Amino acid sequence: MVTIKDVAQDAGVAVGTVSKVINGQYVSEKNRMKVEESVRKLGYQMNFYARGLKTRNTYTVAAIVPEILNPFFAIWVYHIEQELYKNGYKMLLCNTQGTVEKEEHYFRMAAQNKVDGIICVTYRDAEPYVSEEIPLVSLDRHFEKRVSCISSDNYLGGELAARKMISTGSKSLLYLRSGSAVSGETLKRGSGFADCCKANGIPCETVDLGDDFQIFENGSSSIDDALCNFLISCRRTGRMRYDGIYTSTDSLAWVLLTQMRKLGIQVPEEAQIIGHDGLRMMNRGGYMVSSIAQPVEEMARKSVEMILKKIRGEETEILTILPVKFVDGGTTR
Amino acid sequence: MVTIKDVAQDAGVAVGTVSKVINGQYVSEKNRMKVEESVRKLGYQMNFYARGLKTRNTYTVAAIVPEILNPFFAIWVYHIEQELYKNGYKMLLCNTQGTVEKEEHYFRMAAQNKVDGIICVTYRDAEPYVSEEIPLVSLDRHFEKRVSCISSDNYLGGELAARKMISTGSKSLLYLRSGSAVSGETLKRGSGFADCCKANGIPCETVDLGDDFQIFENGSSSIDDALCNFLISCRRTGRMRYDGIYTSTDSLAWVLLTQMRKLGIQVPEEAQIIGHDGLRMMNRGGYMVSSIAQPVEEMARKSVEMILKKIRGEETEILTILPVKFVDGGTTR
DNA sequence: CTGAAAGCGCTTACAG
DNA sequence: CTGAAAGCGCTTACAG
Repeated sequence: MVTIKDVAQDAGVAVGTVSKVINGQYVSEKNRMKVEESVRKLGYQMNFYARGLKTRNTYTVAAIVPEILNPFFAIWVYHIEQELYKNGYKMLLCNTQGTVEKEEHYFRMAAQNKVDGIICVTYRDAEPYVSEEIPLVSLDRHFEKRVSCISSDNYLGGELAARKMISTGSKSLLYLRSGSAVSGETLKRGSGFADCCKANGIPCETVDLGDDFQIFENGSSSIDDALCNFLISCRRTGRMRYDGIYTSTDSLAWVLLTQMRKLGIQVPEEAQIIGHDGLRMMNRGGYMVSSIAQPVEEMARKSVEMILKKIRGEETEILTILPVKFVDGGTTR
Repeated sequence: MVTIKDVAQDAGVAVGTVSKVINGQYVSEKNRMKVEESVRKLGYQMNFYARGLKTRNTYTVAAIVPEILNPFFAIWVYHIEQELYKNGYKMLLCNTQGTVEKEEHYFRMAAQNKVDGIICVTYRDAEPYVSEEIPLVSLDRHFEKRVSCISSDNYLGGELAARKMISTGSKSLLYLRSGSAVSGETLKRGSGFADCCKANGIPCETVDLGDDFQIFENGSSSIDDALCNFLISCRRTGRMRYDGIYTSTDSLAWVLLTQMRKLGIQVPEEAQIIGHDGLRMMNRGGYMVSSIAQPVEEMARKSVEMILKKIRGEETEILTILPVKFVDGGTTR
């Protein structure tokens, strides 16, 4: 392996001079040329770990998500990686599976400068091990400390969903949610929805299915059954009690749609469904369900921009909210 | 930051002794206890970059996939990460998007010991920059050099697909493929299918749609149109020319199914579809299409087992083939 | 502007 | 078994 020392010797300069050339600091034109020539000739490439030992910079950012199998997070991670790569950074991927253990592990790594920063999606209470010193950007989740949060306009999303269903004739609405209650920003989806219903004099209820990590575990989950039983109880009077359902995520909307079809409930005739996220199968073609789409790519770009600023020690906004829009996926009228 | 030096001082031993304890080498019981106590007390954690500088070990493996948005690769990466984590390794994720540039970049990193090994899925000709010295495990793709390849029984998969369609009455079969022609192992899917058809005296054609990277790009792609036109031409005589179609991947099967539904072709009545991979929406519930399922988790486990062996310098098998099975996703009779 | 030297936090022969 | 010391490949004050 060729080191800075070999280059220095070949170019007839000191190692410090080589280092300066590599890092773009000022050296005389003559020496710069000599060094660059030697670098090329010897095929020198920096050893990042040696540099990291001195500078405490690893050019690596950890992306922590609950679950890469969830298409929303997959797309999110995809864009994060692309953006980081453009900026010369690598991405360490971590699936927490909703457990604290792995999350803590990565936060510790960051604290020890094993990674330069963290971009995370955490739906649990990570407050205890988040420190002000670690560059950290969070998706959808506020912290008490000065952690930047990237989110989309969840309140407006809920409103858009309600407006759409009301304008297409729904008279009895439901907000169906699942997932952790510490979801921060995403809780506003329900508020926007409920507020809009109230403003329009349309009855609206909320049902919470609880934590949904098991959804992505091994095939069947209790949520399917819970949902099925719930739907049956909704039809006890002969017809669906709700003719418009807004779900907290597209994943949930998809499970709902599957169960409704199984029970023979016509969508969107008997009941409309609007999800949230704007997922498309394989990220192409039409939307899986009618939905409130988040600008994932833009959110990822912003997240990376933020984390790089933080790594450089610059000031950053605490909260960035990007716009959402309604998209038709065939489950609305 | 607490270093090995602080621990040594606290425990009243030399740094070398601390190093030995940390690395599980033999030291006297008394000293071991003292060191372990100090480590706990001071909350010492190893600096991997300092160690890496000496040992050239980073405890990081790069996972290179063409496209994380493709659910098959997402699940693959998911299991790879889980397995690596269990073994104390981190995973660097790289999306190549089918371009050589990023792939080369990561291979160079490996060559310089920036990562300990690489687990890759490459559908292009990576031969030039693959070297024997880099621990490398490949999915589905043979190399001339001694690179371990993990695959599933693709030939049998093709056979199973043909057998299923023939046994349920299909009389005119088609193998529809897309993707790179250097896909190595996966080419056998077509052979197994064709051979089985021939053995049963059933006519079978093959249509190649070419590279499919653009499928996952931004929504619509030329493959949709190509497929649509193709299907229209297949029905020119009034009825479908093929009553059974086996596709090289589930992704392709899904696009096919979507187009067939759009054209009003009844599946599975008018034509059956069998894909390959065994994908389930969000990795749960039923299969997206009837398919030849690969044991992804097992394949990932095996890949990680292999790469760790290679990193330790042990000998490994060149080719590992895991079993496949037919799964019903409603697109077969 | 440039060179020589110290030091980042480890591991590893080498004596003792 | 243990300690002292060299060295991994860099960066960075510090002299000159």
